[in-house]
Amino acid sequence: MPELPEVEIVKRSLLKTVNKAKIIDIKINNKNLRYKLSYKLLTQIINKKILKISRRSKYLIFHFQHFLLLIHLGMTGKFLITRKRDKLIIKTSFYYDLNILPKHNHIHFTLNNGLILIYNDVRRFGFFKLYKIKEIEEISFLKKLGPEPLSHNFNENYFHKFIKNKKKNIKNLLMDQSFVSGLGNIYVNEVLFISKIHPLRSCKKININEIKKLVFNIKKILKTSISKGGSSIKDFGNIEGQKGQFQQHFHVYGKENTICSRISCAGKIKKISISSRSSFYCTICQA
DNA sequence: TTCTTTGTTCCGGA
DNA sequence: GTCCGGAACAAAGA
Repeated sequence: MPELPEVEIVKRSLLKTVNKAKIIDIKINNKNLRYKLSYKLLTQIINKKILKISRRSKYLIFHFQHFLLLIHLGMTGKFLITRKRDKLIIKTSFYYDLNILPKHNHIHFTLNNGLILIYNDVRRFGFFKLYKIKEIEEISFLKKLGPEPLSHNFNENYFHKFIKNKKKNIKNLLMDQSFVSGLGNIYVNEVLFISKIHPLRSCKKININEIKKLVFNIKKILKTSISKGGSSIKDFGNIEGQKGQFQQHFHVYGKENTICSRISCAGKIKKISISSRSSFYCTICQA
C-alpha cells in the first residue's frame, strides 16, 4: 500500500536507474488496469527520452518532450527492473515482499540503456495516463490535491483555517486528499496514535495544541519513513533481499488486540471501521 | 462463497 | 447548496 514515503522511494530509485533513458519499445501484457490502457496512445512515447521523474502526493510523473505520463500505484503496483536477456529480475525498485509473480507483470518498457522497466500489479488498481501537455498543473487528478504534507504550505495556520466549521472526524480529515495529499490509512492510524488522538474525534474538538502536534507528527513520520527507505521497506535494489519488513515499525496498524506499545500504558489496541476503512487505536492513550 | 485490502467517486440524508 | 459518511468499484488471495 504505497503512500507518500513509498512513492518517494520509488521515484528516487527510478531516478537512479531509468531517468534520462530513452524508451525503445513497449509491451503490454494486460491492459486492464484501473483504467484501460491504450497501446496506441502509449506508443507515442516510444523513442522519447525520460527527461525527468517527479512525484506529487502518491502520483509519479514521467516527463517527456510534449508528454507527461501520470502513474498511480494503487494498492499493489510496483516497478521491477531487469536487464535485457536476463530471465531473472535483478532489481526491484520497491516491494513489500518478494512474492512477485511474473503473471502480474503488465507492462514492459525496453530502454536504450539495456534495462527493462516492468510494471507489476497484483490487484491492478494502479493506472497509467498519458497527457499531451507540458505542465503538471493541467492534470485533473492533481488539481484537486491539497498541499504536500512536507511543504511549508502545510502548517498549523492552514490546518486551523481548514477545519473551521468542519464537522467530520479527524481520521477522515487526514484521509481527505484535498486537505493534505499523500497520507493513506496506515500513516493516518500511526499519526493519530503518536498524537494521542482518537480517530473518531470531531474536528471541532481538536485544540490548537493538538493541531501543532498533528502537523509536527505528520511531517516527522513521513520524513523518518523516507529516510528509512519507505517505512520498513529498505532493501529495494537487493536481489537476495530478506523479506520486506513492512509492518515492523508500526505501533497500531494491524495490531488488533495487542497491548499498547507505550511504556506504562496497558491499553489494548482496538480495531474499528471508519468510512469502511480499518482503524486501530489504543483504548487508553487515544482519548 | 465471503471477506479484506486501497483511493476515488457517487449518492442519500442532514 | 454544502457537507458528511457509507457504499460501490476495480481484482485477487485467503
